[in-house]
Amino acid sequence: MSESMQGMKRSHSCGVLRKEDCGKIVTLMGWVQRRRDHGGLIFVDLRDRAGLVQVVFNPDCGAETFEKAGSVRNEYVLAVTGEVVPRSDETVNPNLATGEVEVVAKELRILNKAKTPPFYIEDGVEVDEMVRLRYRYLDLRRPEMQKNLMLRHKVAFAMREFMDSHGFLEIETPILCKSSPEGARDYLVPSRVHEGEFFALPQSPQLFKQMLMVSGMEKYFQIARCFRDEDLRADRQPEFTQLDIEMSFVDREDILSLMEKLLVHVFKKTMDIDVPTPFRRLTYAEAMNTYGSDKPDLRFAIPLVDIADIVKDSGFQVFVNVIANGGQVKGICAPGCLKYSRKEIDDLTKFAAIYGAKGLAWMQVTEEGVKSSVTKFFTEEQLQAIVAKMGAKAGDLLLFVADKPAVVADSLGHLRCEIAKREGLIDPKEFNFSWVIEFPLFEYSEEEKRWVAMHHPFTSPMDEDLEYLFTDPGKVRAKAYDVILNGVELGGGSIRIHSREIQSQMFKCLNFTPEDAQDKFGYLLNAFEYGAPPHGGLAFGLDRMIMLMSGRDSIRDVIAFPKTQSAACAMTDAPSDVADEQLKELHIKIELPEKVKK
RNA sequence: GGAACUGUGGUGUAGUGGUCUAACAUGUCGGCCUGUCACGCCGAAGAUCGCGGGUUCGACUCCCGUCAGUUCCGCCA
Repeated sequence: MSESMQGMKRSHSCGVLRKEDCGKIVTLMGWVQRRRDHGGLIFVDLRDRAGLVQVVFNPDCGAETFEKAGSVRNEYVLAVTGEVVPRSDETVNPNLATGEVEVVAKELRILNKAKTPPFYIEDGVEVDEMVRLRYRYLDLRRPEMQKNLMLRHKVAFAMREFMDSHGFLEIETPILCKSSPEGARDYLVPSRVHEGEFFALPQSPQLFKQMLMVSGMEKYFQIARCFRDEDLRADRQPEFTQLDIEMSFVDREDILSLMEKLLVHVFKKTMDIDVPTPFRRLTYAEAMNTYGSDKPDLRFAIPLVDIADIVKDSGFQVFVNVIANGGQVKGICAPGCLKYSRKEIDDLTKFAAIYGAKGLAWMQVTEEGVKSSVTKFFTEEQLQAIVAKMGAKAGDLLLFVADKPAVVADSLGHLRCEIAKREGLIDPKEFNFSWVIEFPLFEYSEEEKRWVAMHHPFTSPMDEDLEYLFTDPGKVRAKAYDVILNGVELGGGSIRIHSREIQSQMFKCLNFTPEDAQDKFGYLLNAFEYGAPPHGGLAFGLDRMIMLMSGRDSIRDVIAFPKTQSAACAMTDAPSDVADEQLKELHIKIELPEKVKK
């Protein structure tokens, strides 16, 4: 039987009690972490959000209370009144923040009983994630999860504080939106009132925030939920949160410097970490050439080195042919990796194959010279030139990929991270920020046989590249920028197009007919005719930021109720069937392909 | 759409063709215990080995399929 808390008032949190509190009569409310029953003496560790404290029951509390204390089990919810007393030297628990005191219980109420939980509530549990997600309310009782959500709150709060103090207004934008082509798949919401029509959940508040600039709000921000119906990853959920920002009358420099200040403020305020500024900047071309990635991890070196000029005349036909066909030959120097066994190199080859590399050539740099299965194809001079150009020394392992530029970048870009991980070259405490700027405006979609916007179709081209918009779209750079933290894309944004003419040209480049453009984005084009100010902005992925700050590998650990990889909720079992009446009202008929019929 | 890994008492694991009538730890339940803090000691209960099919004299074990989870590729303006 559970008891009422009527007449009892919580006076302290369990985790806050210290030596100074000794002598106080306190009333605590929390969960039983563990009970240690010594027969004539019962210890109960009581837990709440603030931490643990040991409560002692001895027979002085009365037979009834003592018996009740013996009946409690893990995760029972208790209210305890008692006196805070110091522990004797030999019974101090140095592992507990409250370890110098304990509470001698006088009164106990069992506010609620609890079934034995499927897993013990403590940090570092190795429990199947499905079990954790099904019982998320228990998983979230664990101190590390509570800490993650507290950090998340603090970060969001610090962001609001900063944005407010810099004159930004937090404005909500609709969740029920117009479905837009381009970009990710939309989550659709049927409209009952508009028969046969659908809303879409926003992939981001992009167009609304631009509208707010036309509205003269000048500085906008929102901690906004975004939805994308795409496949999941450790750092991708179908719904995620971003700090969304837009400002008028600014250029790229204004935005980058303000955003650096924002990040400095957030890291100082929430983690007392001093983030150095200005952040290192790389152009997209530099990032791709040197690190093989548009989100390079700069916590370690290992650059990609082009050796085409050295090997193009060698006897190694694989390299020669790739170069002749417009491909690249690049390598990385894995420091101190001469020790790698044949199997380890095979593993790296398989790793590179994930990203399309058809092979991985390797050379071991020893005191006696270069050793590998391919050295016979090169002259001694060529080998020495390679070693010199790559800055290799005895003990290093050189790894090469020859392929199309995209494959070379992708495979070596990931390989350098893999080597750094294996060799422990990464300081886990480091927060390394950088900007990648001057992204291409377009990329060519082989699938659609047309140019598509790399960022989004509202991104402004760089003024000096405008002339190539129709003659050579691949050459046009955008006023777009990404902020990278430890090799993770933390956020991105751009200066937007604010002229109707250029926006129309942009749609034309993207193969929209004027009618298409008017149908899909007419409201934007119309708005641009009424005095749209120059504007730009950026969005930070809040989930990823908290993930990196808390040192987790998945954003699921910093989201209270995340989805599984199949985009379902293990706790509520959403998504689920709906009643026929609901479908009928919406005029929706379900026709499943044969293989998924239940 | 594709690849890899995983699935065995509540939880985490062991078991790789034959005393497996499924082991160990932890948890759970009962008993004892006044200084523990991963309390200790004694005892007990608890698993159709994810599901379906196949191979075999015999399958937790091998094969095929399927479901679920995780990681990755594609995808994610």
